[in-house]
Amino acid sequence: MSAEKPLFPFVTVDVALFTIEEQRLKVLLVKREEAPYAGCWALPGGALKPHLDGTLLDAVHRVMERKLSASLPWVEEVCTFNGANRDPRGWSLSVLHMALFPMDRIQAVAGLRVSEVKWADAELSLEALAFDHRRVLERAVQHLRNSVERGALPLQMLPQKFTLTQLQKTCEIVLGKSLDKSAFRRRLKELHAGDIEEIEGEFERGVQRPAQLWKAVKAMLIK
DNA sequence: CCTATTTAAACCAAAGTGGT
DNA sequence: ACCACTTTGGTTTAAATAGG
Repeated sequence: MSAEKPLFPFVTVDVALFTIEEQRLKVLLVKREEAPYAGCWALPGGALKPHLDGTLLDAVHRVMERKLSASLPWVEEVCTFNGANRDPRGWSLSVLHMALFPMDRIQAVAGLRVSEVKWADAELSLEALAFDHRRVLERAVQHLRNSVERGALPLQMLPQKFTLTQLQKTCEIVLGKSLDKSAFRRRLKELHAGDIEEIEGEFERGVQRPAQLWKAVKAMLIK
């Protein structure tokens, strides 16, 4: 038993950073170097430092700067996890954030040492994570899935230029089920007419009919 | 003739559309 | 929601042509 318990909870941010790699939804994990849970994989995160961070979002960006050589295109607050027992160090309040990262830039993860950072399968990795991160991650996946289910487009996971088939495939991977092409495109027209636009004269060429390339109109997009 | 090169038609995979 | 159709351009195959 420790001598004295802190009077206040400590506040942390946790980040579930998603991307698509090899047709699967991946999440960024880091290996903890210090106790508690030294050597365990965990979602990247860190304590809020009031003298450095004006807001929680500042803390998110500060924490992630060390892992990425690129800035996060998009971050969303998901929910909080709190309690006296979820962290052995004491009463903690952590704010889960979900972030998306472009699939064509996953090498921008600055794996200082490769053993420190990895893209793990967001759904299948049954390995134990530090703290209650298994549950936290599940919550993040569920949040992303719900958004896409409601019609949001995870454009931040796509390259700058993408085809509609790519976009649909990305949604399918997130949702874990296949979608109907016709219905998908109809919905795009109805819900996202102004959100994405064709890049005139630019096509993805392959062995098949060239596919129109599109781009996101705004930097940020999920609805 | 036989072979190399050009031209063309047939084929295929995926894009994109429309009907029920 | 489901499926079939049309469109498109690359790929493959085959035929036509030329050069020796």
